[in-house]
Amino acid sequence: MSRAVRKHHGQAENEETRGTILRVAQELFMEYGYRAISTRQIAEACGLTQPALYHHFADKQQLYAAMAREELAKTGAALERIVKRKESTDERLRQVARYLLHTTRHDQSQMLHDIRRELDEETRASLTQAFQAGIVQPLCTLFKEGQGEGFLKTPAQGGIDPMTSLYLFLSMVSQFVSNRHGEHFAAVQGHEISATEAASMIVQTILYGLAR
Amino acid sequence: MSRAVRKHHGQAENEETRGTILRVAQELFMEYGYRAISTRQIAEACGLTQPALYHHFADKQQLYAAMAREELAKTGAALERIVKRKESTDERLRQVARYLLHTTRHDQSQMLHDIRRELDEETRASLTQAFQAGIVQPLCTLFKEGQGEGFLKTPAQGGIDPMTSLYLFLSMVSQFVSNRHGEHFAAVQGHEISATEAASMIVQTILYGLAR
DNA sequence: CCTACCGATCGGTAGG
DNA sequence: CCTACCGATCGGTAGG
Repeated sequence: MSRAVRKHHGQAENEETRGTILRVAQELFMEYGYRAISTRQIAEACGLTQPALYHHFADKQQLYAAMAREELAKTGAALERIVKRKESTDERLRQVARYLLHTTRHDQSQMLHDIRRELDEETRASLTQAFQAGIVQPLCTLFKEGQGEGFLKTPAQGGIDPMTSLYLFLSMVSQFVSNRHGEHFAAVQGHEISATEAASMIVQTILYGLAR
Repeated sequence: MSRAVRKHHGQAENEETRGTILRVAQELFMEYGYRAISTRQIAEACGLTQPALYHHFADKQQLYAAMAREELAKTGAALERIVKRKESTDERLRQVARYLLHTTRHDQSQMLHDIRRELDEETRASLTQAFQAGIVQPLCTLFKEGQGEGFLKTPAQGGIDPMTSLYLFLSMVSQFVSNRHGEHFAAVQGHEISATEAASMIVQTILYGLAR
């Protein structure tokens, strides 16, 4: 019985350490990128030695992949929740933008860069699929619905296809994220705005444009 | 005389080698980023040994900085030429987008990432200024003119300030660049479009939006 | 989960 | 412009 308790306790600690590593890896990898962060930096921030990481993950790439999958799943769940709501397309777009702006302390485009350029074929394929499922699919649904309702222009009406629309939308969001200072975003020089205001600017611009 | 000729010859060769290094560094750094490219890779692609680079540039960072300055000056000259033309704002915007799409084989955002995260304070400040002068200033003029003419909405009219406008515009261009395959750009799945078509899509979207 | 250590590669220097 | 080499750091392994 004492053995069983101790064993159970050991497993819980194991799980906890694994969770700590993932959390720390997420903060560092997302902020600085795959290549810029060493396994020793991650270990130190966890209060571990570097070889201890290899008890929990096969190698650096697998650690990155596990972190990215968790992150994408979390974002994906949130986006699906928003997209399912019974509100207007532009309101849901604003909510998506606001969510991405103040939860992802990282840049979406940094993760895409790492997936495309730093990982081997197999891991890349797996994470590309997770990105499609978590981010692209919910947003694609939203833009398709908008076109179906007649709120957004279809390509035949001089608009653009849902897939390209969503990537342009994401790139605008990333632009604000990479110019963020703390909790606020740079707008005009010297003037800072909140995530909610930034989300409104992005959605206003992509929906109605800059022209009069 | 023979000495003078030889000396002159030697200097010319020196300049040529320096030019080769800059050209090779531009292709590699712009495609893969500062950190991903080693000084040995650059030297090898030039047909040199790695220590030979240090005859032409003080260190890796200075090599990157020289390359980036040249690149920004070239882009800046082109953008200024376009902005000065006596054509409509939207036509000039299209020309700017087309120029950026098919001359820069790299991502503008990759250079910004390197400037912000891989270089020390002094180099970063210098290149940030070069970026402002070469890219931001000409585009800011264009957007300001558009607002002055009444073609673009001013912030008071529900539009956004020229500086934010230009960054959003650049992020849309970068989005297409990072999804480029060879000479063409991904649009709808399986359908590829030219730089000219991509430029039109970007400008159409940022000016008039996706809504009907 | 640790100590100790590996081979590879990095940016950069010495000396000619 | 080369050969030879430096110290630092990388991802990862051995062995307990």
